[in-house]
Amino acid sequence: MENIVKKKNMGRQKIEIKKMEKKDRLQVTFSKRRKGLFKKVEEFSKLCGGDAAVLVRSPGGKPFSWGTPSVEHVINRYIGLNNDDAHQNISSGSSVTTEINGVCENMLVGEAMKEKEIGKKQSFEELKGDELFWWNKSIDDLDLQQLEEFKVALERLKSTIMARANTMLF
Amino acid sequence: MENIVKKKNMGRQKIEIKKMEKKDRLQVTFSKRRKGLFKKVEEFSKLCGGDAAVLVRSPGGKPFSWGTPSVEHVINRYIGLNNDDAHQNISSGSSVTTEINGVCENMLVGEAMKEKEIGKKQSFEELKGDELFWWNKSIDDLDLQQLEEFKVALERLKSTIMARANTMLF
DNA sequence: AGCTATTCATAACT
DNA sequence: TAGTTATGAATAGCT
Repeated sequence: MENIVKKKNMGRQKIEIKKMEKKDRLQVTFSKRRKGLFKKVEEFSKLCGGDAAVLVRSPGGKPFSWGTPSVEHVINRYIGLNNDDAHQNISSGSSVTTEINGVCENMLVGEAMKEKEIGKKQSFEELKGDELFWWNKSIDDLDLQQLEEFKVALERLKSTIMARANTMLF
Repeated sequence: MENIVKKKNMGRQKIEIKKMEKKDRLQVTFSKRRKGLFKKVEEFSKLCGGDAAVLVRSPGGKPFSWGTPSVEHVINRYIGLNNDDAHQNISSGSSVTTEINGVCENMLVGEAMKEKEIGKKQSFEELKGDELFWWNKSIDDLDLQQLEEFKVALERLKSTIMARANTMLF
């Protein structure tokens, strides 16, 4: 009776945390760890009850992300938009923050529309960065109605910025 | 001889991934998991050699983040700014992307300055969201020179947007 | 794309 | 609040 059992493999091995040299290994590691990382973020957000997002790039430069309620939402909140309680420390003696935020809020009008397109999914995996914010979208795909809305949004953005710029002159 | 050894504790126990009910537990779990999560992202970025960022909020709503080379850099790249290769799939028949990006690139002039202030740190832990982008900063702290630069940046932003808006009229 | 031994993360406890 | 430990979870190397 053979009592020496040959191990099927070596199990997880300790590796040095540095840029992986072997390209094939890199792709596999990226996929595995990305999956684990996104899962960790999701667990984190559920356990701690808050919004959270993670943004990474594949070795090929392809952007991957996950966020709840959405990547954009988390980024917008983080930047300081659409989030009243984020401004509690702003000096009340200046109206800059409010005005500037007004500008930026104009930039967000496309989110609701895009989310409708994407559906209920909160994962934006494999969504190209270009598609994340409306002002990066090509107008080639827009019909006349959408083009008009795009123009109006830009006009509002322009107006707010002009008002701000004029204020700065005094 | 007592051969029954009392365990010092139960070790890690399986928990359900849902919003934690006990507030004291929540704070501890948040701290521990945030540490682990940020470490994972750091390892990920080092192994896979790319930029990466993670944004979360504490139960109290306080923003925490980590990113390399910086949170802003990753967000900017993700949004599609300062990243030429992010636009490889944009139709060459339209100049919208370039122009709109031109606008947004103007918004990034403050990053270098801020990084100088912060120093070599790549971790933006506990940085308020308000401070992440220059247009959210209060002008109260700016001297005349900085105020002038701020005005110029806003003027450039305005001009680019006006040009874009005019283009949309035809 | 799966398996498994092993390392790593962390829930409960101190 | 910080440190310990037993156990759950992630994953490196293999198939």
